[in-house]
Amino acid sequence: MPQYIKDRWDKMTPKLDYGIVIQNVVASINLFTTIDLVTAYQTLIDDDDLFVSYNPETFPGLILKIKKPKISSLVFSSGKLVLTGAKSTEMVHEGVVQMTKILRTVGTKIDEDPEIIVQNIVASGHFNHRTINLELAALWLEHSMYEPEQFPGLIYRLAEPKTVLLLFQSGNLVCTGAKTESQVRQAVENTYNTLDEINAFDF
Amino acid sequence: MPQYIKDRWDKMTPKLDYGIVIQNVVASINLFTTIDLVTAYQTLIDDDDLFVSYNPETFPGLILKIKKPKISSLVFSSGKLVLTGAKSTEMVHEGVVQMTKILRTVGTKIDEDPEIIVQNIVASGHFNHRTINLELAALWLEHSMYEPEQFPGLIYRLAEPKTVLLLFQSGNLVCTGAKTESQVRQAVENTYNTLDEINAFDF
DNA sequence: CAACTATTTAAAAAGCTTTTTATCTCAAGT
DNA sequence: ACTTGAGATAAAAAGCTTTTTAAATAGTTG
Repeated sequence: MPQYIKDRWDKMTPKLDYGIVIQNVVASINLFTTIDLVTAYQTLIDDDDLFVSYNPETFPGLILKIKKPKISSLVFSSGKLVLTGAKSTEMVHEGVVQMTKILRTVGTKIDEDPEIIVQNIVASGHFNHRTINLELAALWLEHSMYEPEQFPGLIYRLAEPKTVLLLFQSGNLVCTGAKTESQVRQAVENTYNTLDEINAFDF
Repeated sequence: MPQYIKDRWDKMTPKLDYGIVIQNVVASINLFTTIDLVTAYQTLIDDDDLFVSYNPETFPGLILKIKKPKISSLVFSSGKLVLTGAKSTEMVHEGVVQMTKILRTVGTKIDEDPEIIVQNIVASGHFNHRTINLELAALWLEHSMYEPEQFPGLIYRLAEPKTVLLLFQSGNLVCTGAKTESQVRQAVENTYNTLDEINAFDF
């Protein structure tokens, strides 16, 4: 499509302006090995650069937090981990490298390349700072829940992409459940268009 | 009936294959005496081979557990007991012998032969590992209850023999309420035939 | 006269435990 | 007044608990 047609199209259907900031990326990792959590705990507990917690009677995973990059992880004896707190997929990979180094120091044998799967992306954002009439939105949005006395945000379950958005009167939002940044953008755009269609914006 | 006719019969009506393992036999016992539970508790509490518990304000029976055979019993001041955890009727009898010995050491006079009545047999089993369509089974089985969100098994109340079976999608089952091993077999066979008739098996 | 107290046992699904993160409202405690 | 925490959302990991069924026993409570 030639550029002049694209420009004309954009003029006819101006893009809805919005903002998105990825706040948390959760990933599951498989190191294809087994880990002695008791030894790991005893060895790492004295390291001031780390936070380590292990209470198998309440939770089977060992909690390990590192500072660079600032990431938390749940380490399981099966060799699988869960990383949380990353601000990007790239940061998840850096985190895996660091966690792997630490686990090797406690005697864990890691030969294969770790399998990394992003399981959830949480993002905050806004619809160009336009405030929302949540009562009206709750009335017209399918699969929405709005109980302000329980929680101030409207809970909106989007089918495609399969995500959940928390919409606030201020026009701010939280999107969770996405597996890629693209899905986050699509979720916010779809929701923005729908809110516009049902005239849920105050202006 | 001559063997050749038996063989021919078996060929015409091949036995449905299934498995049964008795997991728990519950029996009530009457020692025809009275038992001082406070004395029994104080005397037996120091024996490391036994587990003893007695809280009359919450339950009137004294709880006594032995290791050989591994059986638990509820002992009442009336001289009656309830044995649970046995894997066979024979094991119940061994349990009564051991329990009797222990109760004599705490001053209980036992002259008559104990009356032993098997009250319930619990068994696990399978229908030759054939998986079941529980939705279909629930539709056609009389006296059946199936609420997967509450419990994954279908509850089937058999009239003859009067038992209750828990049927699972995997083809595994639990039979309870029977008073003899024969009743367990009959219950499983009857249920197997019925499930076959209503085509509840996936293959 | 039920229903609860307590004991045992299998099945399997679902729910809880923990971690992270933004958002906003209301409550309690400093 | 001011801060903190809980309320709701998603996702993974793995271990535990709850759910259901039957039966006897014998106290208490509704």
